[in-house]
Amino acid sequence: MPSASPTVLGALDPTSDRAVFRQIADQLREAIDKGRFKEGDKLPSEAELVEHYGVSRMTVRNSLSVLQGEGLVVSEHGKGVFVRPRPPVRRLASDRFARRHRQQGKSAFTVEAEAAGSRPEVDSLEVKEERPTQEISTRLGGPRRVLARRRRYLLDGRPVEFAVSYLPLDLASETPIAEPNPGPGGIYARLEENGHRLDHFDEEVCARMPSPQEAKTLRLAAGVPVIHLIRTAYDTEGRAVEVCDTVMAADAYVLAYQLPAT
Amino acid sequence: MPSASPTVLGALDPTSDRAVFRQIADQLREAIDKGRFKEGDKLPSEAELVEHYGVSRMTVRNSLSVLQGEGLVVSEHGKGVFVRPRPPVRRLASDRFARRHRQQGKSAFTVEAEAAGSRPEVDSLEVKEERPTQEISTRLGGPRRVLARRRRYLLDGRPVEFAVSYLPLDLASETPIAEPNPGPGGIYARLEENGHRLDHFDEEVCARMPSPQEAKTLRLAAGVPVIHLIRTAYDTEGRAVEVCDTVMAADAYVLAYQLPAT
DNA sequence: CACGGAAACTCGTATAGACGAGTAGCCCTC
DNA sequence: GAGGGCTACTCGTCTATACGAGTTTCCGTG
Repeated sequence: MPSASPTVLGALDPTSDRAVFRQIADQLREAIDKGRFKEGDKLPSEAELVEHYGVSRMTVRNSLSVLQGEGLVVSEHGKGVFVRPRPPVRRLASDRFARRHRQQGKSAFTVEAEAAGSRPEVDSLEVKEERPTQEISTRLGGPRRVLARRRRYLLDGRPVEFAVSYLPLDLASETPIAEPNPGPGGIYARLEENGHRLDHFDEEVCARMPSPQEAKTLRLAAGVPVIHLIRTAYDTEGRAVEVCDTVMAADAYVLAYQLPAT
Repeated sequence: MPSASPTVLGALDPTSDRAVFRQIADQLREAIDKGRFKEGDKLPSEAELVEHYGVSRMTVRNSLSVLQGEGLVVSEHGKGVFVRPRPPVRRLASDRFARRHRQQGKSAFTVEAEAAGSRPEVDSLEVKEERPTQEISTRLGGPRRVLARRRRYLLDGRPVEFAVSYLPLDLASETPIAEPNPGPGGIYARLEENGHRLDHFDEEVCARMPSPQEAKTLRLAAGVPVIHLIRTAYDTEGRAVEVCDTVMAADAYVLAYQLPAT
């Protein structure tokens, strides 16, 4: 038997100039906000909403697409429409690249994820020489070719981040940096071993909606933006030694920074 | 006479299993990406696309709503659908709260905007005592009442940011901080004058889609996320003296930070 | 020439119907 | 009891139509 009439929902106001599909979206949104539908709960089916409000199915679908665009719900073909579960958030601390955090065998991502009780994975690892975009080249001081290290990070099977590191060839070629696994401490440890002591990192953060390609790679639900982070690493001589271009599922991250007051 | 047939667009592949509305969205997206439609350009009207592809209007609208959700286009009632103009971006530097940047009369926002050739405004200014949310209270060390300073920032008439500062009453009451205009250098200058020398700021950054209220306040187009930034200011004794909760139009900002390598 | 208004064009909202495809549960068969 | 298939339910895609409302254009009137 189908579930009972959605009693948590009210009636439409025919005198309002607010469009019917917006009124329906408002009521569903309010019910979600007030916890009458909780994370992962199934919303009334389209057919039930059609019945309850006495409107056509396209109107109901329009309402639901509003909520999808807001990132409140996700729909699953053949199953229903569900309140979007909020995954555990990964917090990136401002000291995450401090030397003391460089691990002996595992990557920082792996260690941190396991400490948080998640199952970390890295896939799509690809290391190759290529011609950089104008922007990457400029940030690195103008090289015409660079080493690019691409990889995707997953937590508990869910992709959360896709990153590409670019390094000048003279720092990376014929070193472990050009290998898929650069060894303990990662590429920053290798750079320092080779005489490029790191001084600081610049990060630029912006947020936007994903391209279809990014949405696919990160398996993003509708209404989930990405955080685009571009980090440049500088050595003590002021040379840019690495640029890392990262696209993160925005619902999986909080970035933390510390700013000086001086 | 209506504009000519949209020759920049191709034909549908009836053998593809990709939905028709996705194929149309793909072609429009590609045309935009390749610059055949530039920022602010008007796309072919729905009627023209119906004509060109030989599909129903709802299918065309479905395609356009995909592109809206990606933030690529905006539609204007009675005018058409346009490639979304990318506004000038405001870059927030990591030293933006350094003492040397505190201005003598105007606010940091005003000075910086004028330097960039924009016309800055601040409105919706509201200062009042209130009971903080659990989260704000915790960050401030547990006060039961706080002073809240709300304001909205605009550049060239466009709202870009809405911010609320919360301060413990014992630091703010009966000082210029409780006035709409706290005077030169802003509330940080006043706090330091009153013996609370600032030591550092913690910032937490996340991104998400706006609530309908936020979309309205910031006049956000569909497909534009917000950056949610929570900053806590600490004095040299380690006390949290202010929490600033800021929601920014993501397409108007790039945040820049500097991280130590040590 | 200036103004007003009609016409044509734009997107917004809503209806009714049809078929397809993914999922889950039930029942019947073996 | 296990397996397979049917059925009911879910959302996905698409058509055709109608009217409303905001914008632009242009023309005719004064």
